[in-house]
Amino acid sequence: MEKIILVDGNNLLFRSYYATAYNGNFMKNSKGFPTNALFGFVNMMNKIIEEEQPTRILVAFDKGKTFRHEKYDFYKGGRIETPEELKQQFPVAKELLGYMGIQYYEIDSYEADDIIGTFASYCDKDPNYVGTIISSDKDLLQLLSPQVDIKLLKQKDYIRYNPTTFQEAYGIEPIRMIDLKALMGDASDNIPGVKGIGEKTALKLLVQYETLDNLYAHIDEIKGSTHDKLVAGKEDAYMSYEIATIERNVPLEIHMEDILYREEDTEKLNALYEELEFYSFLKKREKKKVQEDTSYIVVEDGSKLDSIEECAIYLETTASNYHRTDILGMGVYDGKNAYYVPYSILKENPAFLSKAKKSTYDAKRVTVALKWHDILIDQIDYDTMIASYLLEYNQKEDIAYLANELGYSIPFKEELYDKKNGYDEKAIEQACIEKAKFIYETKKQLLDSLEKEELLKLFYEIEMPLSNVLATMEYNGIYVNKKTLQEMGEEIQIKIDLIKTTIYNYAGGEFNISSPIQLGEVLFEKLNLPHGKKGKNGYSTAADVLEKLKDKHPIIPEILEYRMLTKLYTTYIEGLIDMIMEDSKIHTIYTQTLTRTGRLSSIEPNLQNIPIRHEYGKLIRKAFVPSPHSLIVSSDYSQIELRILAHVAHIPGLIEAFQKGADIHSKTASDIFDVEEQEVTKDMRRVAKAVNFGIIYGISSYGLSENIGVTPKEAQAFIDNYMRNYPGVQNYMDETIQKAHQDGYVRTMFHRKRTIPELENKNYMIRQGAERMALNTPIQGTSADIIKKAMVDIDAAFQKEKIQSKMIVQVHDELVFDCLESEFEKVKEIVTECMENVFPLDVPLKVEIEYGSDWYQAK
DNA sequence: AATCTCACG
DNA sequence: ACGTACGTGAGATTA
Repeated sequence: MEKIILVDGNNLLFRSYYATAYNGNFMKNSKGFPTNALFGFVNMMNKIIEEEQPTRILVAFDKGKTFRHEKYDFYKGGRIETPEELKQQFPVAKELLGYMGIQYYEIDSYEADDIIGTFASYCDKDPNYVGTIISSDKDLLQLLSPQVDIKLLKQKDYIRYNPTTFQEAYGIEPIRMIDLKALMGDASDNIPGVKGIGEKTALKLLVQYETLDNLYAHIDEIKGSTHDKLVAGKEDAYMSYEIATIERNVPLEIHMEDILYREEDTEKLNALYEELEFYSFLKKREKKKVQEDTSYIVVEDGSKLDSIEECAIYLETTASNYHRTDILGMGVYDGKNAYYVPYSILKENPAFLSKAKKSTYDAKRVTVALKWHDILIDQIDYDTMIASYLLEYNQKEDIAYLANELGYSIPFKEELYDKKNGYDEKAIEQACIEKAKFIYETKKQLLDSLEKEELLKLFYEIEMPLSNVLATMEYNGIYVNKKTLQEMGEEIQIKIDLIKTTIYNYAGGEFNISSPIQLGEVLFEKLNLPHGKKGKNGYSTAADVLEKLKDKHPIIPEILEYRMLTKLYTTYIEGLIDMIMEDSKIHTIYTQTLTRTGRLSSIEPNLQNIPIRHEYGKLIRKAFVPSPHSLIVSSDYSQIELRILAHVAHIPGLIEAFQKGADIHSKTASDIFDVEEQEVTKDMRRVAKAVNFGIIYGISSYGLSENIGVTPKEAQAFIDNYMRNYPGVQNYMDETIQKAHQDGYVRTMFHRKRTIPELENKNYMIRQGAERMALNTPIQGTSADIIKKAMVDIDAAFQKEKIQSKMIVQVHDELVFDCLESEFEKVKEIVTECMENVFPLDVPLKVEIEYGSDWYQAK
């Protein structure tokens, strides 16, 4: 049996295009030709060939009736043309296929679907062939047969359906996909269906009546509104049936023998990849270099470089965690000459390049890595990684991604450090030089872009100095008492063992409690507990689901307890102990260029999610201790995000409440429940708090209802009440969303920009999600900007006042200090002053300070 | 490598 | 009719 692959070419190109397109701001080559759809397309084709190893393959395209693919052109109810930038990429895709040795085909006034349908029916008729269809279009599911299966593409990966798995998932035969579409319609495919009938109802009807015809034959058996809708929509249903049916007998000029997967033309393919600037595809073919190597001098005397005034540097290290890395050497480029400085030379010259203004990629990494080797470096005033982060370029840990995107041919890490061949020192040196040169040569371009985007101030006054502050924090680290953790670990172990036996008893046998699949079987099949939502990969056993079953069976609370304890043990006892270094400290790494909102994140280990909400887990914090004669001091912003909302949306009621120093959740409770503040109960406050969070997250009644355990209708009433009490909030939200749609991005008060391509997504749900991002980002992001600036200010004030105490941890709205007892009052004063007055708002910023002999006491 | 679950703001 | 809260990181299991 021979396998043939049938690819829906239009589908692939469209989805690649929309996955990466936003407002004209998408991938192009340096000549300005759009390449984003092609990039995804080539990626996908390579993947298909690798995974399927086909001997025959066909890519089908639409021709003529192109506008039956309105599914992709549907926007806000009106049709728009296929974007010009996408149209341009179609001929190139076909050219690429030609060089790849893949046959493509299109035929006048037929769609790709119909060509695929016809080939699928060839497979059905000839036992020598089996077919696999590749598309994200569910319509094609109707073609499933014993000889034909589908890889249905999802955002990330795919689901493979054959007739059996389809039947299991949908409860109907594949061919009934047509009947299903006829009933439920498909807004994105311009199939009307029957008004008022959705997927659920349609499936229920088809499970019972099998076909559309049979359904209408028994129409009298159906009662209620469904009956009326079906009667009213009969014509639509049959019309939809027509549209949804894929043809299988298209008169084709090509046949099985024409679609053999042939050898690629590597020459031509490479030439086209170069033209498109798809260097990552090129490199796999190990072809000629596209860029000449820069010649450089290996430095033997570090003082030779003393006269350099401005340069770019790149530090080559071996380990991914720079607190524990060896250093190979440094590439230096000053605009004319390039130098490679081996580690030994760096080591001998403590004042190396001290007079030069330096640019680099990931200054924090460079600074900290060198500091561990007692080499000091300062005056790094430009960081390509941060610039590209603010500009939202595709940037990763490896500089090569950015460089290749900007047209520089720089080898990727995997190529330099080959697992099989070890590594080639000369190649690494050379790459190091090219990286320094890349940093130097693109500096002006990136600074210009920052200026155009009004991001220069954020770059120079907040992010660049912060990078240095973070470097010190990471290097300083925080003391963690291993013994405290070990003792707690032993206690937890004992508890876990006990609970395990209890659970096995209730379950009537041993199983892996940590496996959601096995747990699901025990709970929902063996013990027959009412299973909640989800169907795809078995039942959900998440905490909120189990919480609802708490009273149904005594095993449930035990499982919740087991989960909590194993989480503590694996993540916080074992995990943290592993991260304690020889100096008895934990040195985290703050990723400054990752989040879409401007927050930091913390890795290896994550110090921003140490337990606090549950009393038992909070005990972990007892292991976090200060230096001798010192205290742990924690300062955190009180309700900073709500204050920012009050400010940016100009909400008088909220501003006033904050000015008065009111308990904001109680205040909200008294407003939405319309009672005096003294009469606010705990429960009312809890609900109000959830509403306040909801407002910040971009509220939906369903989300709120899930959170506080009421019906969506009741939740909506709370929201309505809130909006009535704080006129201006609704207006602010509407305006924010409207502007976001218009611009394609949102900004924080400090101009930090977040582009949200999903605002234009054809999928309603994704669009809704995008609007919530648009609402949340200015608030969360401004909060991030503010604490970042406060950190820079505190660092400066500490230096000015010669404070020895150290800032050691940041947790989004909280700063933690290792504070000398003798400096406590002074530190408290400086920190409060810097944080509260970092930037004037219409509401006061309030800081709460706590302290103690460990992080537990200080919270 | 992806998925589920759960820790934090 | 749809199926949701915003932003993260890590560990265990499973594919």
